[in-house]
Amino acid sequence: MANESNNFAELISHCKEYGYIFQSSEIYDGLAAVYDYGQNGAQLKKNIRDYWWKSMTQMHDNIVGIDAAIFMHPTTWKASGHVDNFSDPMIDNKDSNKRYRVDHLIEGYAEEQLANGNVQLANELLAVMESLLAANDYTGIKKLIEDNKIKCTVSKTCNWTDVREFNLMFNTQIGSVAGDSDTIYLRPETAQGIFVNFLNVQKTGRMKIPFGIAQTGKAFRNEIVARQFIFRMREFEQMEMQFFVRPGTQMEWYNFWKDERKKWHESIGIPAEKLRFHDHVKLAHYADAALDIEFEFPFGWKELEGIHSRTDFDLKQHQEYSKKKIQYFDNDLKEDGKPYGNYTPFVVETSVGLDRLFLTIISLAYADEKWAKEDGTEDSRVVLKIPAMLAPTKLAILPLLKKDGLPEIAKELMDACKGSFMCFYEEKDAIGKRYRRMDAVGTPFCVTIDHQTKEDNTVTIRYRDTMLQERIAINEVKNLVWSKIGE
RNA sequence: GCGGAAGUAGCUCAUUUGGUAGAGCGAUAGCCUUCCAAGCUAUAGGUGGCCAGUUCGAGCCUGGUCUUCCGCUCCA
Repeated sequence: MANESNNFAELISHCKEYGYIFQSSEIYDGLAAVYDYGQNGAQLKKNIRDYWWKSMTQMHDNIVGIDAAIFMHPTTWKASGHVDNFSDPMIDNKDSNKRYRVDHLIEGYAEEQLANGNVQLANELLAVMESLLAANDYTGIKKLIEDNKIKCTVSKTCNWTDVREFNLMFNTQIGSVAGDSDTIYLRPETAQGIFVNFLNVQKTGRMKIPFGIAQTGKAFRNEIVARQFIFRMREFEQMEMQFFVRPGTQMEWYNFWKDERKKWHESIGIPAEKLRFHDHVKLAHYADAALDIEFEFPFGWKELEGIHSRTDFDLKQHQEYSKKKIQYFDNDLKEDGKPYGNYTPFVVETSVGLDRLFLTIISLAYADEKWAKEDGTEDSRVVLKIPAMLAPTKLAILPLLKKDGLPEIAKELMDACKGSFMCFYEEKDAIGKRYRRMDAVGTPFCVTIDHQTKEDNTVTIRYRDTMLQERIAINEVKNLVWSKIGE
């Protein structure tokens, strides 16, 4: 099979044509950076999620799963730092169109003044800025920038837009009375739902450190620019696990999960050469180490999963804001024979984007294949080589003709299999055409019932990836498919 | 958010200086078919992304708007 091409635009239209991904609210011209999963996409996404969930919870006896609500108490986001760090006043230079966070712009100018020896001016400037920011006085901030003739580094001009706030968290109202206290956010990350439940899970599950809490669910970010299909969406799904460890051992676990997660990605068929680690140089406010597992997407190397050593920042913050003691008593003995005692656990986080993983799998699976037939003419197909384990539909059951009793036999097989895995029945069109359709939606196995089936109870099973077929007993079909999708 | 390009049937496109839209494929129904798409017949599908303006008349000209793609920017 030569001449495989991988055009991203073709992949996107293929996703739509075969019921994987649709633009949200398409009949109303769509909603930017929001997508719906179609009949096949929803199943593929569920299969990926289920496999992750099983590998995390069922396969690790010290990891349990929860499902926290999207709405959380507003103080959660003060404690986590999202209210302060996730909503920044910004200003644009009209000449260069470059956008700045106003605090960065003014701080940069103040540093220049410091370097020039204007210590007093710099300090005053910062003091005024902070009081204006605290008061949300954006008009005053703009005046401050203009009065000091702070220039854009690109255009060297002072031609600024108004200061605007870009809050990356969506908010809404809870309850029927409007007011500040009723503002509630859609969670910008799922992690906090785990942290606030740390004690609940640890105590009710009698969990002993080290242990993990896993969760999958939607998160929401009001991205200024959201692009590249489902790579960066405003509403997206995370699959993450927070692993609680004894202070001082976090780097050991960080390295453990780094390797463990890379192996997991390889276990779903992502080639090792398409994966790499990218260490963060500039760390977030909560982290003492962080890296991305990157995948080589059709548009370049991009983050697929983040591994973060979050220290005890989150639990400590929630302890402070909630005024509830969040600690763990460790009965294991130190070298001196005494228990480790009370402490705030450190956290190592693994957080993977389900939608990104979906995009990874489908972009790897997509192939436009061409080859020469025996008579010299060219033949071709578009195929989604989704791993059988994850494919939305596992088996297509196809009577060769829709007469002579073949559909009846096919439907019997359908009834025998559909309780075990997703099956698809089709009697329309020539058999070759049906095979092509199954290739295009990524169904790994097709079984065809023909006249010989009536003689000896055998059927043809045809494999998507190789297009090879073999004859097997009809009563072996279910077990054969079952054995192939559990790998 | 800025700049550039694009939007006509489910898909790919045509309609060449403005005169009330066509094809191929696909879909559906029926027929025919002994295993790798493109046999036969019939049918359905479009207020030309949306809104306004110019004009006797707009898919075509103008403005706005929405969406998508590319480049910047952004992404604690």
